[in-house]
Amino acid sequence: MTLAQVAERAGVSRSAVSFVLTGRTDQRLSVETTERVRKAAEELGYRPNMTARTLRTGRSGTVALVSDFVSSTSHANSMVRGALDALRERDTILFTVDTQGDAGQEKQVIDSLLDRTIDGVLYASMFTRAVTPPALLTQVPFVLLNCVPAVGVARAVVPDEVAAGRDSANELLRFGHRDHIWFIGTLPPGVTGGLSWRGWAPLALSERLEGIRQALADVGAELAGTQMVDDDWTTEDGREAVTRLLATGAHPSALICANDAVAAGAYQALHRAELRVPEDVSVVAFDGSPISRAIDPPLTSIALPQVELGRRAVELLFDKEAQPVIHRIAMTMVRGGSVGPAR
Amino acid sequence: MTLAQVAERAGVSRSAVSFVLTGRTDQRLSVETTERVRKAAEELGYRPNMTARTLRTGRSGTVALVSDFVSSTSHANSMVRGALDALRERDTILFTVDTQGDAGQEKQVIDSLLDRTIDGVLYASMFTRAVTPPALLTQVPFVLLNCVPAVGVARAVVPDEVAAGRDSANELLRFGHRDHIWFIGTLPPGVTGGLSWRGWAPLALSERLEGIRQALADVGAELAGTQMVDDDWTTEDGREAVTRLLATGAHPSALICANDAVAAGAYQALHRAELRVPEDVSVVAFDGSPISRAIDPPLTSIALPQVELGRRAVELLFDKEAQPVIHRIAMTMVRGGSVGPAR
DNA sequence: CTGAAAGCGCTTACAG
DNA sequence: CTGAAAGCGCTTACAG
Repeated sequence: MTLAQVAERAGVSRSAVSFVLTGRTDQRLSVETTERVRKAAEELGYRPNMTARTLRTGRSGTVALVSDFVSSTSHANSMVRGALDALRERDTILFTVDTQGDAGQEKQVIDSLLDRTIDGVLYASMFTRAVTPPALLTQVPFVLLNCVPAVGVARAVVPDEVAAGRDSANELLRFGHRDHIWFIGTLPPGVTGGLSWRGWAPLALSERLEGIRQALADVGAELAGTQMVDDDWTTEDGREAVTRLLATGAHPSALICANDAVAAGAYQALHRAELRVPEDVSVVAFDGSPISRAIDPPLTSIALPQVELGRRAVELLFDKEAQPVIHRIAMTMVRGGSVGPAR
Repeated sequence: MTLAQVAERAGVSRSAVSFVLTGRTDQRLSVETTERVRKAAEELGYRPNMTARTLRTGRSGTVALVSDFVSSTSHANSMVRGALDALRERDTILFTVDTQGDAGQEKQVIDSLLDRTIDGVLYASMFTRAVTPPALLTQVPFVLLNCVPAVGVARAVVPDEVAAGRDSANELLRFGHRDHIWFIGTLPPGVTGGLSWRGWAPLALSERLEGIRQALADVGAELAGTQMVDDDWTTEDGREAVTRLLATGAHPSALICANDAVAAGAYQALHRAELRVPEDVSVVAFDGSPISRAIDPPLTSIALPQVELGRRAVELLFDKEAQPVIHRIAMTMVRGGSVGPAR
């Protein structure tokens, strides 16, 4: 079913059909002709061949999401959901590729995408960090999703981690906690990103800590201390870190955990020490993952705005006026039962 | 950078370049010519335009994953990971679209994909169920991923849920449980799929139950009973179901939960009734999601083979000889500390 | 062994 | 207002 067949059926030239179907009005086709073309196209169930159109116009109605692990790991991939929603409104479809953080794979994948005439790229990271986008990317419009440029400027969308840090501390302050608040989940000196992603310094960590310190400083307080984890912010990490903390004789009134999995581990360590949440120790964390709903009591967690990140990134990609600046999306606190009054 | 430029630089015809670059040997080009073309292509950094090639050959090196929620929800999307791995080996890239289970969106999306000359489709479901693939799909090779055809036959890959059911029961039998094993997570009569997906009868439920019953029957036993949930196999569902069960005066020695989230809720209900896992009650579940690691003790859970499902689906898609049959992939038990000896 | 030519299905200046 | 023609970048029978 080609445009030529539609033209034949309508008794007009191929040009005329093309003009009608692409909505060009500068040719002032007669209403009657326009109608005849429309009718013929519909009767034949004609759909334009996008490959041919792309070859001719250089536009494909196709965007790619290039990420480290986003589409293959849990949770983070709600970004894909937001992106797909926004793309559907623009009649555009999405290539998805994960590079596992491997530069060689990344180059190969981007080459392969460029060969296919894509209209733009969302360059995404599983967690918030600074990245150096590959040089190839400059051949096409792109937006950084959940990451910021390590050097220079670029259009980027990230969660507002500093504000989230402030919110976490303010929630505890509101319940009367103040001088015995610990942060669980800093990284060992020289390690910036856990076992699986050494060197990928998560902005989430530094910015959340900064926000926490800001909020505490506002009331003349400071963190009682921070507790390191060895690994990747897992449940085991959280359990070990809090076990170690309690072994030092510390008496935390509240814990701010780097993420939900660490908080789940904190629950376990507290439980083993016969400390109750929230009666003895309050806990807040970040992520808003399914884990926050699966532990008892449900965790007060500041949720990553995954869907909104994906959506905004697409909007920026299509916005011709968009400046190369970093957009920060608010994180929302989802309250559970893990925060109670300070003793 | 086009093929014509390579031809000019090498001093040969465009045909010759095409033959060399596509690896056609039936033309018996001289070694010297072949070499000259290779060198010219490399020096110019030539990469073929896939759009032009697709227009000419009708093949695009592109596959689409069409699903309800797979790429936008947690956990299930590890299927994407498996698919991407297998596709990379075949130099093929992946379109991802989620239809939210809406037939209108699905039709629109498949039309849009067909317009782009895709080589095949993976038609996927978030959870294992029977589907009626849209008629449009027959225009292109396809494989059902995590679902089976409601009528007729098709190439399909699903987890071996019956075997998983048997494994769950056998694990409990091994620890001496027998006559007080309950299943948590059946659906109310007439409801087949929870609030969000009414009517999407999950095969997971019926097949896991069947496996459980088989294994128990093998030793002359049967389930003590089943407990319904109202909703979508959430933590709240599990908590309520087990609370209700205990209120009846039942004394389960072990629970088999429909999934990890339900098990997390079961833990909570048991804990509130001052019953310990596994000393008082053993628990096993299905999924192998991050939740199974976040609860205490870690849950013995039979993991969905997500990555393997995705990988196998791609292999079937590219296998010209593949018959329209259902392939079942083994689920693997990941042992936690939630199963102990029967009292 | 090589090269000129047709054609995949479109869009778009350009001439009428 | 309309139509013939060129061309996007390839592949591939076909003639030499």
